[in-house]
Amino acid sequence: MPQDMDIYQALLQRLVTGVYENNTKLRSEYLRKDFECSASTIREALFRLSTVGLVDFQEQRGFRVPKASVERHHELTQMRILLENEGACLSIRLGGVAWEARLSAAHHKLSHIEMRVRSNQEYEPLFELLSKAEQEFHETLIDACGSEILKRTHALIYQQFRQQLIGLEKDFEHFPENILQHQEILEAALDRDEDLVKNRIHAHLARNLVRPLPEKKPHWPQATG
Amino acid sequence: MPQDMDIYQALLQRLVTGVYENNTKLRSEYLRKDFECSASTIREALFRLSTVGLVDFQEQRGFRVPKASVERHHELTQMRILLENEGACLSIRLGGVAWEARLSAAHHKLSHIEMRVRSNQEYEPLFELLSKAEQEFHETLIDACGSEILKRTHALIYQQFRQQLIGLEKDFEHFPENILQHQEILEAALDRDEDLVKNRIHAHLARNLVRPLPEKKPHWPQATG
DNA sequence: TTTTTTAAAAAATTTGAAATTCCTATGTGT
DNA sequence: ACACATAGGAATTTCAAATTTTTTAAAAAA
Repeated sequence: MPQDMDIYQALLQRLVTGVYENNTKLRSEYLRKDFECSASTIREALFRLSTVGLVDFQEQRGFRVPKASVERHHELTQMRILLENEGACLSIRLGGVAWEARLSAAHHKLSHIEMRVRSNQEYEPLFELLSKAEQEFHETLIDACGSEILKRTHALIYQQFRQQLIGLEKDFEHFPENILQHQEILEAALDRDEDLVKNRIHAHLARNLVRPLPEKKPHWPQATG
Repeated sequence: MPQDMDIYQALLQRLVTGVYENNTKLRSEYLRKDFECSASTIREALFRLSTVGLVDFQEQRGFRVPKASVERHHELTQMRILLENEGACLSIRLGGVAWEARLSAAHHKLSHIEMRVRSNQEYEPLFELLSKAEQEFHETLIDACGSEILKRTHALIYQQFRQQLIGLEKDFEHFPENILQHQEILEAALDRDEDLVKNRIHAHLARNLVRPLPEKKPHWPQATG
């Protein structure tokens, strides 16, 4: 049986949930014992993960967990804003009622879990569930954009973003803020107000930016000669 | 010696220059003879290429040249516009004189080759050179954007775009147009006019769009109740 | 004729060990 | 003490054979 996909999935899970320390070297020799297979199989799984940006590979010096840094986190956030803004606006233009329904449903699921987390103190056991629901909401937001490549690119960036987040901190405190912001994004999208959606996506992600994005400056024509 | 990188580069070259037919199956067994190495080595190189989107991989059914389609080409173009617009505007805001100089230089090199191609009839022998120069110009345009991830993502998309182009047609006829458009993009960038740069990047790439990008519609507040 | 089963061939994947390369600790000479 | 060389060990990469899966083709059943 091709347990390769299992190994791939298992490793992915570990990487995204922070099982391995930031910047850890991932040696096939060690991992082969955990998964009871040959080093080459691990090697291949790691190669695939480097495809998705979840593992760094360097010729002749193996695989590593990508090092988390505020700088990298900043760039991933900037990229998320760009892609989600574009994807959401295109979805508003192209997506019909079906998309609105999917988005509504995704938010409803997310909201339900958020409420459970807020009422109980049980953050940890629900963490995986919450993560998955939030990801689904953001992916549904851009789902009707009409571009597989845009969606695929976003999925890549999102996954790396999530990995980084765990490498840095777990972002508990802004949790109540998030609930409101998801709500607001949904409303703006259903209202088909593109500018408002953009502003709210930006506001939602802005706390991850270490330095403000440079503002657009107006253009004055230069006097010539 | 680790000839893996050589094989990777050689395969990449073949893929980007259209040596392999569109949608060809890439069998390690055949390729191993060309490169005189084992199937696993080829397999690994193909895996890396799938990382960059130059090869499609499917579990248990091997590797293929991605099938070219106008639809895919459209999406890649849309993505290029998004990334180059953003990258160019950020470069205008963040890049200093040094960036302007680099952009100027890149355009000068490109322009020089374009002139040679225009005067002589020798398109074919200069084709590689021209391709490389054009890529360098577009990459320099976003070079000062301050985001490695944006640049890396653009490089990926650009490479796939180029591969597609060969799978479809060679785009001879619009060549004179291109010369002017490169010139105009340079001028707008040096003039630091962000909106104009965006318009001209869009105009430059628009012919690759099979259907027009949906226009932004203004938002009217809904009457409630 | 059309569909289903089954068997053989082809292709993809996994494996463990050999070959190669990199890293580090130790030794040499200045 | 410092720079440089080198041997030994650890890690990575390559390989051909073994295993598993998919594809193809032919035969049987409907």
